[in-house]
Amino acid sequence: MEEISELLLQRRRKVDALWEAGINPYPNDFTPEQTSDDLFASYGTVQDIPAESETFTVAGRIMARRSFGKAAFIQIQDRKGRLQLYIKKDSIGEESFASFDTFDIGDIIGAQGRPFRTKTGELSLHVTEIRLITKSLLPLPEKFHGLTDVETRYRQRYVDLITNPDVKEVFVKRSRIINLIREFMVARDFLEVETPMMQQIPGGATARPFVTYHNALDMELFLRIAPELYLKRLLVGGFDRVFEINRNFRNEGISVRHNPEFTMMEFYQAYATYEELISFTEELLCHVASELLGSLEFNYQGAAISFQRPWKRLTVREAILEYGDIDAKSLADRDLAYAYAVRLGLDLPEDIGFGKLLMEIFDEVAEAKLIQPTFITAYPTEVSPLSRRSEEDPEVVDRFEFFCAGREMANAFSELNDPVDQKERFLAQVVAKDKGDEEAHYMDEDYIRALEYGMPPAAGEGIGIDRLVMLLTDSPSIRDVILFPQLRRETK
RNA sequence: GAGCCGCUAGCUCAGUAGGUAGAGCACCUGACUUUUAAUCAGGUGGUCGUUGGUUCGAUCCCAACGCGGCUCACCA
Repeated sequence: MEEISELLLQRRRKVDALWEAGINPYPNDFTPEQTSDDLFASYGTVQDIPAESETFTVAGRIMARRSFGKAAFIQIQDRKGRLQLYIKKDSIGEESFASFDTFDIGDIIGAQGRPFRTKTGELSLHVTEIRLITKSLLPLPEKFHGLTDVETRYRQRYVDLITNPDVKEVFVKRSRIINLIREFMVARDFLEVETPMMQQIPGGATARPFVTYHNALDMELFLRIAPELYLKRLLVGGFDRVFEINRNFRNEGISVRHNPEFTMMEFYQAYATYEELISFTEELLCHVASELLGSLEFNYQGAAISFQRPWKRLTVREAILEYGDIDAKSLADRDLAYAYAVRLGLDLPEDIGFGKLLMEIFDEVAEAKLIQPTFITAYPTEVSPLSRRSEEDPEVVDRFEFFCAGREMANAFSELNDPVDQKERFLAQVVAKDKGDEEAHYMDEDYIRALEYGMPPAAGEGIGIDRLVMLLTDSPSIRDVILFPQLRRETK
């Protein structure tokens, strides 16, 4: 049998009493006409409010209550903020006031009233009618400290959102950021598309996928790790500018920067190069930051970040030389570079490729130091199976990654559109996979076939939306910008 | 997956050098017709994360497990 606390029993008895009195505790026939911010917009600067001013009809959740026997102040919260109501027995009548007396913090109510200023000057509504709209059975967290327990905040995000206005603000900003990006892309004639989340061959990134199963088709499917190969098929199909803002799924560890499902924007532009995407990225992110924050200067976890252009550009090798402790000559020698990696404490296989080795060293010495916005270029071909080779140096590709606050925010490159080269690189990945590299790419014959029809030269980019939101909302954990982050099953 | 830290009332937290627990808020009863974490008086509410062990006795000591946070590993 379920144990019910005295608190919950009291609330349930109130609901029973309402039903018995012929009152529905959950009616749906009340329509608010204004929100809390409408009142402040109309009367926020008016000191002497006329007694016969307009009537406001509002609804919201009771967040605080101060009763005086025959009068009371309550604070209600709606989607725009909080508002104080003054309820006086003489104004709403004996019967209505008796009913109001049973209202609890957490209940949703509807009210009508006229604006006035209290003795202390707070703009409030003097209520003429008040009704219960939804009875709450569970007590809200304490009014002063609110809900701070991190686990409960994630598991019961609804309570977190009711209680903590800052949390609500983060998700309003998240929505705004995504809208700003979408408007920016559409204004540049990019077409928003949706490509499969369930894929027969997961591709477009190096990561372990989630596996699922389709009964009717009797077929194994993978949740996508990236939309890349499908978006590039659309370039073949003639959509020269496409973008998708959607979820990717990667079956990997969870951390303050990683959630198994996360949101990326990927976009592809025909006849563009990765160098053009560098300025495109600067323009896009500066637009978002200035529209959202009204500034290109902001703080992330105590670090002052400036989006003033131009942003720093370094090659992978330059970054290692700048932030590491090795000279250019040694870095050019595979064995000396390997010795350096060992000195750094990296535990790497002896036969590791030079390209992979460079990236290991880069990640160790440079990544965390890239606080200001920085583009890193000249990635080894070995770690970039879908990128176009540099015309000057076939060992590197025409690719950049964008870093800020010590973490990767975006990845872009000129696309490989030579089907023969692409097939060879897939085959190299298949060899790696056979050797046990679980993250290596699968062979995608249909993608090769698409390239054989001819994909226009293009550049493409992926931007991690969650990390961007973290940066622009000063949030330390990815869980702070995802409404329902993945957690283990709740135990009781 | 590993290490460290945490888990006490609905919420925020004390506490017991081992003798089955307290405060504030919330809730209930009463007073109060302009409060701002309203105030005043009284009251209800807990298998102290779970399971074992040690002990006359465990919320406290020990072990395992569960859940969470951080760091590392993997990655975006």
